Amino acid sequence: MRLQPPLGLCSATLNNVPELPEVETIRRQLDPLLRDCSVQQVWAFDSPKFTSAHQALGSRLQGVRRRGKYLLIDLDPAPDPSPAPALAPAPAQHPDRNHVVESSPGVAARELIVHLGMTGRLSVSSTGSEHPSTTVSSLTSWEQSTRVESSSSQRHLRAVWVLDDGRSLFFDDVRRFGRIAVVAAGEHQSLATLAALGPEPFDDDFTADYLRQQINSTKRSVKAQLLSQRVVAGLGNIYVDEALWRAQVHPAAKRITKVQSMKLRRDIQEVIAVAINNGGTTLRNYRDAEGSAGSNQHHLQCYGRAGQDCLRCGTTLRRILIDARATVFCPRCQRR
DNA sequence: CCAGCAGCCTGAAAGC
DNA sequence: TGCTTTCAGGCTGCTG
Repeated sequence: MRLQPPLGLCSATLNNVPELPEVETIRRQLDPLLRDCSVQQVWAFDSPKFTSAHQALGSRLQGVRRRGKYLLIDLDPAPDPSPAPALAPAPAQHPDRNHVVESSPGVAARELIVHLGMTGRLSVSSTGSEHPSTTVSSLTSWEQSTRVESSSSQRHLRAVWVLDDGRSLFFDDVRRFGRIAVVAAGEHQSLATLAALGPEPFDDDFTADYLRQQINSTKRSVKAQLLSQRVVAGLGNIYVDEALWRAQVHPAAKRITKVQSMKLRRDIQEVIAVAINNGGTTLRNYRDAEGSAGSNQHHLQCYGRAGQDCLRCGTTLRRILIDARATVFCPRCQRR
């Protein structure tokens, strides 16, 4: 039997947010499920954060990509001969852009962008499911809000895309921190964080020299920098704490050495790779596209372990606030 | 331009 | 037991 820490020390209220490994897990599951499906009907929760979902109506879903914590679903015009009602003509603006979209005249390639926020979940109903969403007619009642509000499983539904084969893609999000947008392909200005996103952890240009230059070029802490998404894409509170613990860098440090930058880059990559292999981290909310929990929570060495012993030196891990974020670190291993 | 911070939002847990 | 307060967190937009 495993001994539990005193109640006051364990993080009983931890909510984990989908970060890069969780979003990548969902992407891998959704990609083969959605490819080449057309959107026949859309329902969206009445909020500016979600109503853009309607703009995917009539489009065909191509591959599901990921940038940082954002899911990008490529949209092509549906092959159906009748013109899709939601498709806008090619925008006349953006004459400065180099990449002219080579598509059928008058129709620009677009992307359906989904950010899961803190509690967002995407799932696909199986064919022939008795879920009310799988029939187009039932959407009418959803729009009247009666069924959406009636059951707990549908209470936090924010968008539904009904596909041409009878299945549906669902987005539910308890706390409404998620976001849906449809934009012209590659045009991300309306999503500031996405537009300014740094390199992916496994990109060639995410080098130790680049990392050190970025961290050392501002007055902000290394933790705040890594959370900003501008230095490297996809890290959130869990994996920043894990990577800094492994690299033995104090989260409040404002400068790192060359040796630290080499280790930190490598540890960011390892923490992310291990988490992806484990299907992400589930502390409370996170579920993948199949409704399953990840298993990486069993591999966390620092995050959520405040008050417990450091697995490296035995010192009691401390919890502090940095950038208004709960931060766990080892005061002995991670000296400033 | 940059850094810091309030606000968004809800449910669970702690506190009274 | 039941009510109130606190907390978690990614991102946006405002302020100094």
